[in-house]
Amino acid sequence: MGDQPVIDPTGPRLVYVQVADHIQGRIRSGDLALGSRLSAERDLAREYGVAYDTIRRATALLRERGLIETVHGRGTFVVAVPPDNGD
Amino acid sequence: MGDQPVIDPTGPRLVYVQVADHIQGRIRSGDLALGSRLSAERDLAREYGVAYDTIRRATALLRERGLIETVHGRGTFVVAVPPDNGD
DNA sequence: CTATATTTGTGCGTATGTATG
DNA sequence: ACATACATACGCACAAATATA
Repeated sequence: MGDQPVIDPTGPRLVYVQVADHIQGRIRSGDLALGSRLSAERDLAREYGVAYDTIRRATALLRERGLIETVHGRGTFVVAVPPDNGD
Repeated sequence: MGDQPVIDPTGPRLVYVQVADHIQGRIRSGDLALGSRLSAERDLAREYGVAYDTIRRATALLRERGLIETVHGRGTFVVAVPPDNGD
């Protein structure tokens, strides 16, 4: 992921929305399977090259979309797969 | 260590880098021998007078430098000694 | 096998400072 | 003035892995 930056800070779309959409794409594609755990939030921040604050916003968005659930002390897990026309 | 503070929060160098460099110096000097275990992360935080988060950053840096390895539930161990001109 | 203690892993909330649009 | 975004730093709570009694 690091070689092909997925996030464009200069683009019109908000960075945290870009991150959320990208994670959603990984869930839809099966890269992040149902029930699997996402990387730790601080690790996601490093992987995407964004700030921790931005990851918090992105996961909050995915939680609102019902795709993930977060358990204090355990991590964040995929609980639903969006339909192909989910965007 | 407590009487002579090693860390300067007001200095130009980042706190977690100061901590990492100081631990690296202890490894280089033999104070922390090859294979030995570091203090628990939360104890290190107390000893250095910094936050746990800062210790996590410092150890992450030393892990990247290949000097230490961490095992969940066991601790953090010295796996390499930097050369004298390592800085 | 159960229970406890130790240690790391993770998340949650907050604060400060800088920079940009 | 305001929102977004980045980076660092602090403190706390809950969970998991490991070792030992």
